[in-house]
Amino acid sequence: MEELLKFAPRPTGAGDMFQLLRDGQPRTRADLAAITGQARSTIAARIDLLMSAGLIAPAGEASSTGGRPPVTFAFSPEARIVLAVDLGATHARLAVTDLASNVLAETDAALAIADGPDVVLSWVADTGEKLVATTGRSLDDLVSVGVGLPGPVEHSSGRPINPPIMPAWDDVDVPGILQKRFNASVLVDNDVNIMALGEHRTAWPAVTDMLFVKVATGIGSGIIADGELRRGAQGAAGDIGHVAVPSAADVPCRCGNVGCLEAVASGQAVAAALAAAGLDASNSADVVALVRAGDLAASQAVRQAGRDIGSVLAACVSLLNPSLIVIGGIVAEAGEHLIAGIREIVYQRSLPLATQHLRIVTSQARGQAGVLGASAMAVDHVLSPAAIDALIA
Amino acid sequence: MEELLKFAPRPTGAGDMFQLLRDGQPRTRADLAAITGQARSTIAARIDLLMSAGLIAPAGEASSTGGRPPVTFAFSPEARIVLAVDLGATHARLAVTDLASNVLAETDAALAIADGPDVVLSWVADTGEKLVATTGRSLDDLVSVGVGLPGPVEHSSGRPINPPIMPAWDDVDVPGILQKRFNASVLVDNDVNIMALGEHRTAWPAVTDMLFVKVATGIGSGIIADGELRRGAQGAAGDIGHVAVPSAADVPCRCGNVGCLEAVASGQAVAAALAAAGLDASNSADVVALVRAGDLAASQAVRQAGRDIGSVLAACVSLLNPSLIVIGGIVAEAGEHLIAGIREIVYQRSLPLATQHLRIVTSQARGQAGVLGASAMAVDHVLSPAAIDALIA
DNA sequence: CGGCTTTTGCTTGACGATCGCCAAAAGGTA
DNA sequence: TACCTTTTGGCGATCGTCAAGCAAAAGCCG
Repeated sequence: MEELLKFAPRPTGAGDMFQLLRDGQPRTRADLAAITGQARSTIAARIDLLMSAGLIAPAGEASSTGGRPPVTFAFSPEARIVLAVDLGATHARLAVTDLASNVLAETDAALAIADGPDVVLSWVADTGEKLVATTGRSLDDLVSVGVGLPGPVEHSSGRPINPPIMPAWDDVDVPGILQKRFNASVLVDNDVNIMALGEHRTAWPAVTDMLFVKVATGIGSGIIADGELRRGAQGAAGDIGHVAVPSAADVPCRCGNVGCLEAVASGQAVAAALAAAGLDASNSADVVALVRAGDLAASQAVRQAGRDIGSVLAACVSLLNPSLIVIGGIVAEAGEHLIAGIREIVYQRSLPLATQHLRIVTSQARGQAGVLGASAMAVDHVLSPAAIDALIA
Repeated sequence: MEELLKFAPRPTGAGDMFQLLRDGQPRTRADLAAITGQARSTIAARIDLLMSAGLIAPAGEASSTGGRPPVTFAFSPEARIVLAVDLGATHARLAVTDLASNVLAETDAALAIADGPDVVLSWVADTGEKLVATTGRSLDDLVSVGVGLPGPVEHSSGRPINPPIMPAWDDVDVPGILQKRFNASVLVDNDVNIMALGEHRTAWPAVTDMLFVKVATGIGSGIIADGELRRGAQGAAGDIGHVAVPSAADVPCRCGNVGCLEAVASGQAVAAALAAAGLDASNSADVVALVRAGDLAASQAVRQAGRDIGSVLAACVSLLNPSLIVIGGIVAEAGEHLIAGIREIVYQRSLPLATQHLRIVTSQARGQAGVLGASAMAVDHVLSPAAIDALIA
């Protein structure tokens, strides 16, 4: 046995070669031939094919090494567009992006998910169509739609399953409904998963194992393991809001159980605690406003919420061994108090091996994480090797 | 857009076709042509290739539907052999298996891992060679070696990283050492990961998301998500032994922290508690013996350990949403007490969506889980599509 | 027992993809 | 300006795959 871990290069089609260019970096034909091990002429044929589909374009000449300067080619993200939809309990955010998830147009609106799928989805379709029009692009350029919903979703079918805050959506064929309006593939997932994906793709593409934690009205997380979003057996992975924490002891939770993390550390719970102390707070935004205004009690409450979340995340770190935890959601916007509380407990409670390379940071995508993730999910589907091969065939 | 989620079939080489036969089920040429979408002549050529390599063999005739009965072909697991090595703190188990992880020969020995890599690995190589000889097979048939070690391992390099109970092994090039003795690829991983793999492949191949929990001297787990073993950023995933549990409060743990699960629920901890109560127990095996002898205090202690473990697993269930939890390790052999305690807390503490399809069972592979997993890891490497293509080229 | 059905093994020609080679192009360098 | 280096595009050759066809094999059915 000569080569133990190296095998002959596998056959790679045009779609596979295209994956190499997904990072946006310009490459010469010679580069690609060297990477794939295929002949220059084969690469040239692939390049022609992808160019005629508009997916790649010449990107100037590379520095010459003495001879004729090589032409480089790079991914053309503007070739097509996708519609990204981030639906929350009471808000909606839509964006039209190119294939690199660059936002071309964006809109925000108050929208009650509880109004049901018919009302909400036709509003989404109408608004999406208008939004595409504002970019000056045709609907024919729209190749995919990504949707995030505030509840558990079976990703393979795009159907919500027993969603607590949107019961009317149970088992609704969301992709089917939207495909009647858009001539495009429709992908649906849980909103926190979408945010994890958005944060991962836009801010930390090189990290293979990370956890995204959303702290807002509720608490949830999305898991990236081995570079991919992991959804669990029923798409319910990451649901850490109802893990028991010691400090919640007998506090009742809206889920019917007692002692849940959400019952003491969610934006809602913190607001309720502050209101009970006589402060004017009824939701997460109020808590953030109080902290920003310098209210000491609010800051302390947020920091304590961070500690409670940290006690759960310490267990998550031991279990998943991520190299990064990203904290998002509106409560994370209240300065460093939340993350300070989280760090305090996580670094205290986890084993050195797991924490020595662990970073805990706040979201870089912030409010855009949702739509960026929805966009990334849609783009991934459309730019998969098999999809590319089918497209240029 | 006609087909939204279906794309043209991707090119599939002989290695890919072989994957279809990995399950051991016999298939006709016509079956394979229908599945891959390739021409019968192409399939016939692939079959010839794989047959001449000995990887598949005719498996009798299928039932005729009126005409000539088709010949079926099936994977020939006996084509090659692998060596599976499961090293614990004080014991070693070696097995020679075929490519379906059927055990052809097996041996067990007391061996202190603390003796260091030189002593241990040369013993492993010597014993492995002898074990191969007892099967009547040649060392030339040995294509891969799988090794499980009791500590964190960087799987890609096969090097242990800061292993607490085997400090002399830190950053040792285990594959390099064993490759000097065997002309075969060497794969190394953590022992609990190996057990998870063994249990998954032999007992639950269709389950995509499961958690394997080993309860012995220590407590650890291995994660299967989306059908694959997940190791985390540094190969330390699944290390749940040092997650905090309320009932451990101020109990000191060998890791230097207080309140760890292992400090109250490991076999060692239970034995210590029973010893303090005047019973004759100094390790996990003693605890199991006491329970089997009908000792009430021991049974209650094991059940309480189950509850403590359950409180951690409830969090794991929320985070990973597995459809199966398998309990292994020697303490799991003490009847149903451990698993009863685990079930009690997990079903009480987790959300209905996560538990409605969740099963919690004891290991079917039992003591063999380790070597079966080591075998599976080695086999997987050798039978990957790329490896097959290289083999028959 | 003979005809029918179905699968198999083999061959053939066609087609497409890929490869290696070579001449032309385009810039740097002496 | 002439030479050199390197890239590029085009060409025929080769290999793998496919579709089709055909005789033989082998069990089923009447």
